[in-house]
Amino acid sequence: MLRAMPKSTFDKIAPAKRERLLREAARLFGERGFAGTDIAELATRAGVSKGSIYTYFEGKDDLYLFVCRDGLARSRSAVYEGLDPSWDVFRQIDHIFRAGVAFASQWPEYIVLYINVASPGMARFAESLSLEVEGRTADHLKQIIRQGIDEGILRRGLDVEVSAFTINSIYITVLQSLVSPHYRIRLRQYLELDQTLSAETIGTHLDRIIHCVQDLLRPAAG
Amino acid sequence: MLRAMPKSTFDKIAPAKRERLLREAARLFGERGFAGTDIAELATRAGVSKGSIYTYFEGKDDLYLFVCRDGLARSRSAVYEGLDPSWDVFRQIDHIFRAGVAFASQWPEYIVLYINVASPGMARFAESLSLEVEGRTADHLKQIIRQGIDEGILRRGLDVEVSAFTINSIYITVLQSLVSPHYRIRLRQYLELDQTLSAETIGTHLDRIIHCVQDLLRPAAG
Amino acid sequence: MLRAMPKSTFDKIAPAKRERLLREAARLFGERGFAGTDIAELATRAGVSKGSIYTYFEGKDDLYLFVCRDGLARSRSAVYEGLDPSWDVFRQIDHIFRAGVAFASQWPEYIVLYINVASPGMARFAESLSLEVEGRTADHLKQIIRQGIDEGILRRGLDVEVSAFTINSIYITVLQSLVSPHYRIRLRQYLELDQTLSAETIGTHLDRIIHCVQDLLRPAAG
Amino acid sequence: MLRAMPKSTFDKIAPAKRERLLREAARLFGERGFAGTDIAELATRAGVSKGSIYTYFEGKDDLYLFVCRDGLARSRSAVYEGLDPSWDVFRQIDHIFRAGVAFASQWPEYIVLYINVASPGMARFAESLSLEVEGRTADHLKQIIRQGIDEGILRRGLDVEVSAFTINSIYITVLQSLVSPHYRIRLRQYLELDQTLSAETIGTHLDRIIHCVQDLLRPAAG
DNA sequence: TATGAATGAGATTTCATTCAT
DNA sequence: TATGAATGAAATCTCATTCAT
Repeated sequence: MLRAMPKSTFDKIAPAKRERLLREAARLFGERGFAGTDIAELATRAGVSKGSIYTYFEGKDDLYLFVCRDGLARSRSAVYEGLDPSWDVFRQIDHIFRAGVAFASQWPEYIVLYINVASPGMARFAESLSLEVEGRTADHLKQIIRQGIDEGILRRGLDVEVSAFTINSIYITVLQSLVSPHYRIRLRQYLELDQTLSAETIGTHLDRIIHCVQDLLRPAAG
Repeated sequence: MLRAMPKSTFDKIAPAKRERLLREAARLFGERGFAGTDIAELATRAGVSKGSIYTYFEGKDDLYLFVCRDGLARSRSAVYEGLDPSWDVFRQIDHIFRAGVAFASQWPEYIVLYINVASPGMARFAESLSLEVEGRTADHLKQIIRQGIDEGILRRGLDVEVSAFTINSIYITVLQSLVSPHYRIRLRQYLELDQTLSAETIGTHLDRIIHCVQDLLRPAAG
Repeated sequence: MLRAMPKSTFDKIAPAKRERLLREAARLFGERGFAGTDIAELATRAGVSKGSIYTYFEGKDDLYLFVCRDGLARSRSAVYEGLDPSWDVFRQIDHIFRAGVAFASQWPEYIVLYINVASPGMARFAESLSLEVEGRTADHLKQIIRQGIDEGILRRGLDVEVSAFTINSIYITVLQSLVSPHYRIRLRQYLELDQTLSAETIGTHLDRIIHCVQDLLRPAAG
Repeated sequence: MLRAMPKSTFDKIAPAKRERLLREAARLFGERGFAGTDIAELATRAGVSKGSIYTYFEGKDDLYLFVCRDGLARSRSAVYEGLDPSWDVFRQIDHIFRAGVAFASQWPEYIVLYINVASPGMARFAESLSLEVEGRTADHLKQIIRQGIDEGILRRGLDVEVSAFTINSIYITVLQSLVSPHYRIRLRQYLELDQTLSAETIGTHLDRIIHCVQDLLRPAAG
């Protein structure tokens, strides 16, 4: 049964120990996937015993679900906490992409978990996780687009829902490009980049991508 | 070792047997993921013996790689074979999205394999597969966009590479929405749909999405 | 090491706590067997901490042995305390069977412990427990049979030891029929009973069984 | 799920290998009980790999159930195959006890399994096994008793069902005395025997027990 | 004395792969 | 070439017991 909540024991342990376990779990689940992750190895890496993990969580499923939830909450706050609701659409979108990329660069494991959830064999986690993940982002995007239209800074007649979907699709794909070998190769091929993808390169190309997304919404084409 | 090619014996077996094995393999790898797929079950479903699979392929890795390659080739031809290069950008994009959705509806397992490849733990397959998958699509998209600009039917000053990347991101995300529980939930939340996602509903919404993609490129906003 | 006696601390705790622990232990060991009983679950059910159990007893073995001893003592006093040594054999046997059945109905867990002890894997407890359990009963049965023969109310030439053994075998089997699924099914098949085994049904059939046992000893067949 | 039947694979292996596995399984389950038996150790002792056991049986439950069934069938045929239905009750009972004791001496592990089944924690096996085990014996005993009454060689007015139950209780208890440490101690105490229980001793005492059982049924007390 | 978090040996079961037939 | 029984490494999870608080 998916409890999605650790046992009470987990709340009580030292924060550093807690954090280390969560980080290592996210890293391993990210690197190897759910099925490929070995609880024994996680225990070793996190500096706890196998048994302890089972005092914190009901089982592997429960742990995985918690780590995903935790990671998604971290990514959400990384993006939304620095966001000022009084900004206009363009600035908010700019912020979302930049904060997202910054988060993905610093904590790639959590973005990888997002890909994981969409993976086959993860169907049993999908319902539980997806609703809470996507709901807020979808609502926020649609809201700022509507506001932009009302303010006259966005194209009249814009399809709000589809535009939000589109922007988020690009957002997701960009973040995945930073953490998944497959998406990285894909990005390189589209943008005709050489092997390495340095921080500066990313910055430059991110400007282009954000610009393109904003053009999507602008009333008159540049 | 990734041979990426079946042993010669696989070429010699009856085409129906070959096809059945590939279909069932794609289905199982799709449903359960690479790690979750059991060769014994595949053998049973495909009506061959476990031993035979090992006479056709070097091992599970080799089989998986072949099935992915095969699936990606199928998806490519499903989309590009009916495409007339003399069509303008808009019609070509319209065709790509519709043919892609049609293919995903009929052979969802192959789209799922695409998600699989981007998954963590699949890194060792990524390099080998990604280059050939994405290369052609990227080149074709960039080419038609450039042509559209030259013909004056697309916005002047369009960022060709980024636009191609963007369109493909939307394309991928739409197809994933048809086959992955997570992406399906996400689509429902963005488009504010109820539970079911019937063929007709998809048709309607696909129109909106294609429209949005085309607007992205159009010189003057609708 | 089998100490067979709890640590001194166990004597000092509140009688209600003591009793509750013993009852729950008997119940669990009965339901699940020695190997199947989880000390953590016992602790929870008995309202004490796991640690406490280890301050009362040396370990699981020690606890088990004590619980068995305690249960066997309870069953012995339930049967023998109400027994008047001045009664004749027939009345004493009648009393033993009825008191035994009454005890088994009220405290089935203790009878189950008896079956447990005879079980394989319990060999290391057998010697220690069996001697004290069976010794007294055997001696008492043999004594009343001898007395009955002397008084001329039992068959002359009766094989005293074997008769005692026989009677006790029937006694044990009857009690087991009340508490073990297997023996219950067996009883139903011999007595041609339907599913349920109500208190009244048992009463009726108990009369028949006691009668049969007494006939075994009687000088002239009915 | 309790299949109670081995996978088809098990039927096909070499009889000697089959027999060795069944013998060792009965022995181990007997010595240690169900929970105490380690599949890995069984595999080693039986000279097969752990994996093979799982190709023969669904799991430990399935194996246990099969071994019990097999053992019960062996014990039944050991007793009933040499029995001539034209014999009178006394001779048939004599045969049953002697054949039972002979079987228990040669194949103690199978009698131990019988005790096992009655053990707590084995409830899930009880229904499935008990019916088939006890049904036949019960019917046969009742039938020969009825016949004896009709022939006038048994007491008129005998309680057929209870007598059959009684005789079987004694039978079971005698066999258990040969294989279970607890029942062995009990037997020694009732019959006032010293430590060892040699074949001859058993023979002598078996005579006494059979005699006692027969007296139970006889029309006039000896 | 009481607690319950921590431990890790050990149990069951799975499954990719081999190989004799 | 085809088969499927055999293998054993490896993975998840349990649980008696310890020990710091």
